[in-house]
Amino acid sequence: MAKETFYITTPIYYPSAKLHIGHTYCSVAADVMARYKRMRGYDVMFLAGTDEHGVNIEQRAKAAGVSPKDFVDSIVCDEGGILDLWKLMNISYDRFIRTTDDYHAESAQKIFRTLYEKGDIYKGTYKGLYCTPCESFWTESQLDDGNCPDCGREVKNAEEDAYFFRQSKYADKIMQKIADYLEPSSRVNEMMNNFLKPGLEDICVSRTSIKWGIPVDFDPEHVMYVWVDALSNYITALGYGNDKYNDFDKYWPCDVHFIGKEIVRFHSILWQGMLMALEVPLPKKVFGHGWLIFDGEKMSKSRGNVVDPVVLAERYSVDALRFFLLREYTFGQDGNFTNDVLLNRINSDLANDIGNLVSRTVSMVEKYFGGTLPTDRASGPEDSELIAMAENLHKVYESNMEKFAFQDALSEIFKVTSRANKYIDETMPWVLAKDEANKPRLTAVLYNLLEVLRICTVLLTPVMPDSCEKILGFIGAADDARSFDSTVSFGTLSATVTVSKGEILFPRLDIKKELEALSGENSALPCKEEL
RNA sequence: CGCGGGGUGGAGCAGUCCGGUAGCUCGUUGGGCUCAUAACCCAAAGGUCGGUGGUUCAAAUCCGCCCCCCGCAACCA
Repeated sequence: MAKETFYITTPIYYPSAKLHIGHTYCSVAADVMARYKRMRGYDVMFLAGTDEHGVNIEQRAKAAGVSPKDFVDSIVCDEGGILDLWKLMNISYDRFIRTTDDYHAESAQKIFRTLYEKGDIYKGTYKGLYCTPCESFWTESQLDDGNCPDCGREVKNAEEDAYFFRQSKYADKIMQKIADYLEPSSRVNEMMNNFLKPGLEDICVSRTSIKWGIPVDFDPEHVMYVWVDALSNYITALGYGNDKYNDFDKYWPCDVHFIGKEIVRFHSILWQGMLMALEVPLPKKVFGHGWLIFDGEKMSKSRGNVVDPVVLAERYSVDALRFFLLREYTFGQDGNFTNDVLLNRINSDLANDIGNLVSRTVSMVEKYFGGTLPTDRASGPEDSELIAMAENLHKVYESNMEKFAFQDALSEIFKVTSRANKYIDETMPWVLAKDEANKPRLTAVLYNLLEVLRICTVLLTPVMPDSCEKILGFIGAADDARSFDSTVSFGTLSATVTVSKGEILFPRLDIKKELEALSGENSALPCKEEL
């Protein structure tokens, strides 16, 4: 029987400049979900990509004196670019789509034409505020003091021919369905009250003032303007409308789109309308996560408070950063990022709690038994609570992971490691070790600790793949003791397990020193802008 | 009265739907232990739950008004 599939996507990011920790947050979350589902035996399709057209790129390329394609190539593919960032962050995407890929352009054109032929795209007039020198339209909210945000000069009313998508036609249907797919539910109210109930307006999907885009094939004066081009990536990447891939039927409908809250509107309304118009099934979930706020302010290039994930990953390890992002913040809500919070989280959970637990447990097995446990074990009254917690862990973990409640899933794991640390105090292995008669009891205590560590580590693997593999090596977990299924029951580890003390994976950080060092690194200060 | 989210011990959060001793993590203080990454374990201090008025035997939790913070406000990734 074919494996059950799981299709997950991140947004296709706009490569106008270096990505920051907010983008990393979303991609790490999606990666963790993808790894978790693979661990559960799913046939996973994890899609990432870049949205490479539009006026912004066009202008930056012009300013840099290169073609738009060369410009995006450098940001996506060059050393230190987006592909490198995902490699560094261990993002295990299965497919990476660029909207400049030929097959995507071909599909997008087909989709555009189909919608036009159906009457769901029609020609109209776009009216807006136009900056003549910059050749750009701006919305009122984008204006800087009433002037062009780019050059500061005056804008004036202007209009041009444009194609519009008739999303108004699908408003009723969307209103009926939005609560089924959009999460967190608080976003549903926002969409209903702001856009759906007041009445949806049709949306402009082409421009003649922009050249850098996919041409509308039946009207070459026009290029597609963002929406049809960008949103359709989620299906063109599976081969919808092209011959490059052909697993659309296999993976669609998508299990979940992970997106930031700023684009909830486009994914929960416009995208759904487009799919309805194409008579394609709707995604099962759209999850709008919160933002990482820096010291109470939105991270943005213009404010110069963008946090660079590369600095943090290189200094504290990729796994520590991945862990921190998911452990610290509630996925659906905004979270405040500061270096202080990062450092404290690494110390308390990774160094003091699980790292130290690994270290003291492995040391004791080596010190008291030369690294290999004997078979004779004697249980004791302290065991039952710890074992029960460990055996129950996979259930609470699973229920939280399925809800994308990463923070809670992780917090459950750390309740168990914390209980294990307490168990050491209760059983006092160093006292047991003084009397040969207590050897069976001492053996049981250490075995139980290794088992608890094994279960916790396996469940942590999607979040910290490299570190967990190392830990499982230290505690002597064989292949059959590393699967999700093996976390269901206690006692999978070999009775005569052999451990090996390895390096300290998460050294305790000197917070004061690190804060100083980070301020020197400017990790929380502007990333170098490309231009 | 545009819409949404938030305002809970020093910090970050849970609890608010379905009112009833205010909980967690970190930090602080005191104690314990020595296997361990000065880590671990125990205990304590610390909050009139943004303000105000109301409903109720009882409100962080329900209702009214007000204040503050963040985001969105439509053709902007």
